[in-house]
Amino acid sequence: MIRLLLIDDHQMVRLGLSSYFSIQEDMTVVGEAEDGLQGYEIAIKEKPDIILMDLVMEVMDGIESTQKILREWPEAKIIILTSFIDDEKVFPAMDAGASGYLLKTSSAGEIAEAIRSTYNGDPYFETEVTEKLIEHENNKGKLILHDELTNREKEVLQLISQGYSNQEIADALFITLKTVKTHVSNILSKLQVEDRTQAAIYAFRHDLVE
Amino acid sequence: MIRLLLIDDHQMVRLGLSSYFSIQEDMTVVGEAEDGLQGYEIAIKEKPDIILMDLVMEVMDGIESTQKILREWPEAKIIILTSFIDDEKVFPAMDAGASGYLLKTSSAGEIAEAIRSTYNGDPYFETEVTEKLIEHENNKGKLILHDELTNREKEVLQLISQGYSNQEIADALFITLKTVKTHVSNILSKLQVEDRTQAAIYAFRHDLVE
DNA sequence: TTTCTACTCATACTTAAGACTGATTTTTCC
DNA sequence: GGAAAAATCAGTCTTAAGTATGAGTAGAAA
Repeated sequence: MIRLLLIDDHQMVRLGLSSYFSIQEDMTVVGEAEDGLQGYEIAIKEKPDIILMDLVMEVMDGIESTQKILREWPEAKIIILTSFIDDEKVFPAMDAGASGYLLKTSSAGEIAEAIRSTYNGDPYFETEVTEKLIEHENNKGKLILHDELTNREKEVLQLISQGYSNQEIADALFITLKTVKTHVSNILSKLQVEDRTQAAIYAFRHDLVE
Repeated sequence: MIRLLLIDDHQMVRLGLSSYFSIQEDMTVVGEAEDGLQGYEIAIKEKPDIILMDLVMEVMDGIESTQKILREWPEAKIIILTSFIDDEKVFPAMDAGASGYLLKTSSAGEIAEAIRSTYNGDPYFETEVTEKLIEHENNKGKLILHDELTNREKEVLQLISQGYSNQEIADALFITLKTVKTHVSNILSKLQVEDRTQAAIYAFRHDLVE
């Protein structure tokens, strides 16, 4: 019997899952939680075989909860069950040590299969997630332009992206205009752009602002 | 007996809802669909009392489906049941003619209440949605700076936001550098910013790019 | 018909931006 | 302790950016 813990802030999803598992002969739900903190507490107490974890939750999100559970109980098998696939979710979840990643658009059968597979020590990932991970791995070697920026240059880029002029930057950082110009030139060169506007656009497109 | 149609691409949510409604004596589920198009077809055929509609779906999303259903059957009562509240979802849904707006974090009881309320001709909206609608109404009068831009100026702003220099804009639009400068000056003045970088930032912050 | 707006182009002027070169000081790292 | 990187400042030079002002044309609206 596979003992399951459901952590999801949508009552309807928990209800759907538990009513589905209730007709599966080899599975039973031993706990439900509506946020990551509650989920963590039940996980430590109940030691379920598999934890189904949502990511977006109040109080404590799924990533943090996953980390917290695994820190205390490293053998835990946690399957992320969430709505969307985006880089900001998938990679942190993987880094946190999740054993699986499923989309909520998955059918009941797929979810059951993922649970059985993970229970038998076989991690289960959505095809799209696998592709993302491979792509991410391929990008590991590639250099990201703005990683080359020094701390000071990053500060200056921030101010450029907020519409500051060179003189305003100089005043804000208590340095001379000349120094700001040097920084700006270096930034443009490192980001391979031609002017401060393109630098600001780069910052926005790469989510470096604020 | 309130006859319900569930339209949601998450099987688990449909399962949760239908298993909850199965224990409600005054409700029954007469149909389920996993995308907006399917939902539309069933809606027209079954004419349910209340339609619970998700927004994010493949094939046809909830907004489009809502419009399509109401165009053909204006008396339909459609309650949006979705994960997030954001302006790009709430207002189009309201414009489409939804009779209610609920969050998936709502409890089963709240959902049932919303259904009964809507069934009795009383639209039901999540508190946060109501607040958004009021705020939106209050902003109706306020002028939005970039609404003042002419079509040509909007084109120029687009190119500025893509990092084009004035000369490049001139070449792209087959006009002289002088004319571009005129446009740029007018844009800066209308957006109340000081230079093209701030204009590009304005465009990014107001989601005008691409 | 006339008025108004959008779009176009031009001249002249001012200045901030950016490139290039070179230099000093501090910090970091081996 | 010494090499390397980061941060600072300066001088010079070129040009793109932006302002101000004026003006012509076409089309829409009144």
